[in-house]
Amino acid sequence: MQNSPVFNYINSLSPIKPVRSLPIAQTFGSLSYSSPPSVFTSPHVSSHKGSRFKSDHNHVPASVGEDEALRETEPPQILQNECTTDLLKMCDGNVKQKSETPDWDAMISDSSDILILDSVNDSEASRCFLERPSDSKTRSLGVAKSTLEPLMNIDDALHRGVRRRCLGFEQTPVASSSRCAVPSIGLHFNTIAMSSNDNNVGNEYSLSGNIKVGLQSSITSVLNSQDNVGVSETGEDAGQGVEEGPKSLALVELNQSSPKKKRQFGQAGEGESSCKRCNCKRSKCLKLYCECFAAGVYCIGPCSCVDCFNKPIHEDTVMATRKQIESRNPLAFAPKVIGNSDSIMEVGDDAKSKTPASARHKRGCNCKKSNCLKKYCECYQSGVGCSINCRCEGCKNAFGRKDGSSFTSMDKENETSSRGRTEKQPSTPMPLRQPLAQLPISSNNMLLTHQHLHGASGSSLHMSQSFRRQDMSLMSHSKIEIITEERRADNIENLIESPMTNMINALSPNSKRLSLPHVVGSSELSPWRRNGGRKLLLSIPTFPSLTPHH
DNA sequence: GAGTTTGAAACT
DNA sequence: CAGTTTCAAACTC
Repeated sequence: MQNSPVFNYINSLSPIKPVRSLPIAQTFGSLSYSSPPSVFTSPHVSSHKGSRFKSDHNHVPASVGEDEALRETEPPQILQNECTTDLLKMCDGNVKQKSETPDWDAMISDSSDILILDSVNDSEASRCFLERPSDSKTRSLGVAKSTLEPLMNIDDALHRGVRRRCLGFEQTPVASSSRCAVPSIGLHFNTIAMSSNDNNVGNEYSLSGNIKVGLQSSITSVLNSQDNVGVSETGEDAGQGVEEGPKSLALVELNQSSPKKKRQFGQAGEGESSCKRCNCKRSKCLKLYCECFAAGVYCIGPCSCVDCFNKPIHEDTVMATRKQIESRNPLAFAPKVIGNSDSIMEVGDDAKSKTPASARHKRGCNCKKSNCLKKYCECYQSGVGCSINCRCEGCKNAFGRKDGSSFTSMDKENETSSRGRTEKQPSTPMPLRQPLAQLPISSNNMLLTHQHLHGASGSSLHMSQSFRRQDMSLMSHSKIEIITEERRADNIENLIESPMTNMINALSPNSKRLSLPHVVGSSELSPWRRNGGRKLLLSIPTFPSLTPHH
């Protein structure tokens, strides 16, 4: 099967390509978003790079290297008759493009990483899964089908389509996750915030919150893509060539590329601050100073930056810069906040009720004067408490103090209104949370990560993975249930993520990691997050397919 | 809107 | 690794 022409085509169609080709794509993710991934590199990821894509890395005779890679990963199922037709149509053009792309491999790997990272945001994964229009386009019908399927058979669906989609688009947002959206929390948040139309990250990730939504949208998009040109039309505005094909791609691109979208994105961002527009004057938006760049998204209309290079037009430059930065600090583009996705989401809403229990800033802050009570503080900005990783002075972080003192004014303040005193504080006292997050996440985490990355990067499992696995294992057993009981999950997660656990996992390579080779794939879904149930659902299935080898 | 403050990022 | 500089966001007025 794998050898079949169809298969090749399909592979060649990978979402990334389209994105890439499209100038418009806003998120780096699509482009490269390697960073986050790398950071969290799940074993999975590494494995990808290491084993799978590595070979291809530099040039990818796209079809060849990639195809193979894909084949490995992708289940034959993916090939769907439906898809084929469209694919074939598209193939000609796409394939060629693909081959052209220089960093294709990198991108792929990156994207994969992203996915992994995504773990950070399960939602993302889910989004990818659900939304990724481009992909859909590629496989149009097939995709549609897959999209729909998830509803019924998530696992299946995931295996099939998800992977690619994610690869192509996600970034991350991560990556950046973080920033764009809400400063705080990350992708999820972004998603939410931008859900509607933001471009940058927004569209792509927008699925976020509800699976339902996501599915619908995805479905819708698919449908539209097929049926309605109208929708996509916009996408096309770009006037790209891809266009023709199915519109689904267009959709994706649309969002990203079309100026319109951008604007929308901007709008959303503005109001909410969800996605930010930067105001860089001297960094050319090619440094982490730039929020957009840091978040893995291209600068768009709303940005007030000067001499901005963070645009699709300068994709190469952006990528190169990213690589450079990553080489310096593999975690540079990783989500700044690790831990509970939920928390993120919730922050916006009633965050309080659902506190990000374990969420913590990756590196911790270093505040001297703000007492961690202002947005200068990344922890505070992210809506998470300070942890032992922080070197802040006079910490009074409302979300949780470094010293572990429980909680926070913020909670109090906010809570007062919303929750009422109940759960949060008592239920999830900061002290507990902190430790959880701390160990694995930050400094330690980093160290581990690096080791893995650099050292055994290839296949070694990372902490993140460990987490995922854990989560996965739990989840895998009862996805639905989990979904249903998000919060419960929270508790569970706490347990799971408990420092002890994490440490163990992280430290003892042997233990679990080993067992889950494939899990890895699945695990990718949601590494650390305990997300809300739904996300988990989606996500879980979503990434499994990624697993390259096994 | 201009100026100041702040702390992360980058540089040495 | 520590100290310094640069940068842009956050904040203040």
